[in-house]
Amino acid sequence: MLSAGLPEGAMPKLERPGPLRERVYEALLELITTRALRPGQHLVESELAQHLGVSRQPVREALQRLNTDGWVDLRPAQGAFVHEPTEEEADQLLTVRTLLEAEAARLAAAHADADGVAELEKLCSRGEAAVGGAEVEKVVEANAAFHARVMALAGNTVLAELARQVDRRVRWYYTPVARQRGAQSWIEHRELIAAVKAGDEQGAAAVMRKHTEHTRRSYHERERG
Amino acid sequence: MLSAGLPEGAMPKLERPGPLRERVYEALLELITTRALRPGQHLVESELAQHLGVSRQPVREALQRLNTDGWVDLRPAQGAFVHEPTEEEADQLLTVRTLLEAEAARLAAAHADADGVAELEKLCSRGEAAVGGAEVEKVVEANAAFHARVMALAGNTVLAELARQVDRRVRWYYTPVARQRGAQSWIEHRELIAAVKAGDEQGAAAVMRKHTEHTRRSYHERERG
DNA sequence: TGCTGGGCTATTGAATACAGTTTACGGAGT
DNA sequence: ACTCCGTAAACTGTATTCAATAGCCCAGCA
Repeated sequence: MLSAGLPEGAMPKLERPGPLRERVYEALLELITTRALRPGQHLVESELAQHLGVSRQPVREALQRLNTDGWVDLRPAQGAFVHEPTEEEADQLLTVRTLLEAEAARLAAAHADADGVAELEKLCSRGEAAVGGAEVEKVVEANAAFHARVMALAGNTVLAELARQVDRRVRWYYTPVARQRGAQSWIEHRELIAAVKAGDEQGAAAVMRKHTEHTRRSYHERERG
Repeated sequence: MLSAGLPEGAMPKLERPGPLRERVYEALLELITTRALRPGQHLVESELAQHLGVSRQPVREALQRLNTDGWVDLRPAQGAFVHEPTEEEADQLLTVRTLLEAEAARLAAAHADADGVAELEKLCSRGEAAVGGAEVEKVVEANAAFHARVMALAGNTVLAELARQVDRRVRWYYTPVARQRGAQSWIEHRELIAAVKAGDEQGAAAVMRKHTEHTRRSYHERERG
C-alpha cells in the first residue's frame, strides 16, 4: 500500500491538466478581466477555438458557464457577448457584497480561534507592506486574500461560494479605480481583526459593512471624476 | 413599421421551444426535485439522452449547469452524481437564505409603492386560501410566489438571482417537511406587508428574519422526529 | 487463500460533421 | 431615392464519431 506513512507532499502530485473546459474557462475569464475582450464584444466560438488551439466544444461549455456566472450574455442563436456592466448593476453588486461580507465577518467573529486571528494578522501585514511599495497588483491580490481568509473563517461554504463569485465581478468593475484606496483600507482591516479577536459579532459585522461601503463610495466618486 | 402603437400582447408571441439544453435542464431539475432521481445516483449521459429523446450534447450542457448550480456533483472522467444534501449544508443554505430575504424585505420596504403592496396582499390572500384547502403543492407554490414578489419589489437583480438559486435548493431540502408550517407562516406574511406598507425598513427586515428563522427551526425539529 | 497483473468494458472527454436560423447584402420595383 | 424581397454567408444548435480513461473481472502466482 502507498499509505505506509508517506508524507503527503512526497508524491510528485503529477500534473494533471484537468478538464479542458476548465482551462478554457479560466483563460477566457482572464481575457475578460484584463479587458483583452472588451464589454459588448461578440465572441465567436470558432475564432476562440482556433485561437486557443482547441475544438469548439470546450469553448461552448466554457461560454455557458461564463454565462451563468454573469460574465457573458448568451443570446439565443446569436452567440455570446461580453457582459456590459452598468452603473445600476455595479451598485447592486456592491450592495450584495456588503451583505455577504458583513455576515462573513460576524460568523468569523463567532467561530475564529487564535490560529485564525494570527493568519489574518499575517495577511494584513503583507498587505500593508504591499501598500508601501507601489505595486497595485500586489495590493489588490493581498486584499482579495484577506477577505477570502475572513470568509474561510466564517465556515459557511455556501456563503463563501456566493461571495467568491460576487467578489470577482466586483473586482472586475472596481480594478480600474483600485489605486485610490490604499492605506485607509488596511487600517479598517486592523479594526476588523480586533473585533474578530474579541468575538464581537455585531462589531465585526459593522466594521466590515463600513469598510465595504467605503469602497463603494470611492467607486461612485471615481465615476464623477 | 410594427412600432405603430401596437399593444405588447397583440403579437401571438409565437411559441419558440427555446434552446434544447434549457429544456433538458428544466426536465432534469424536475426529476431531481421530485426525487425521481435520488441523491447519490449516478447519471449516465447516454441513458438520459435516450430517455429524453435527444443527443448527448444537450444533456452534457445541462449537467454542467446543474453542477455549477449545486444540484449535481461532476466528478472528472466519472460523470455526474445527484448531490447529497448534508445537515450542515442545509443549515448553511438556510442561513444565507435568511440573509438574502431579510435584505430583500428591507429594500422592498424602502422602494415599494401602493401597487406593489396591493400585489403582495393579493398573493397573500391566495396563499391563505390554499392553506384552507389541503393542497400542499398549492401552498408551497403560493409561498414561493409571495417571496419572489417581495424580491422583485426590492429591485436588485443580482440579489434576486442569488436568492432564486438558494431558494430553490432550500425548497428541495425542505419540501418533505413543508406541510408542518401552514397558517402561522401567512400571519407572518401579513406582518411583513404591514411593515413594507409603512416603509419601515428595519421592521420589514426583522419580520422576514424571524419568518425564515422559524422555517429553519421547523426544519431542525423535523429532523429529530 | 490472498494478492498482483493484464485485458476488457463501459462511460466520459474532445473533435468533427450536419442542419437550422439569423443577419447582411444587393438588386429590382415603385 | 427609398423600400421590399430574395438570396447567400456566417454562426449557432444539435447530432455523430473518435479517442482516452477509470472501473471491473478473471487468470496467474506466491
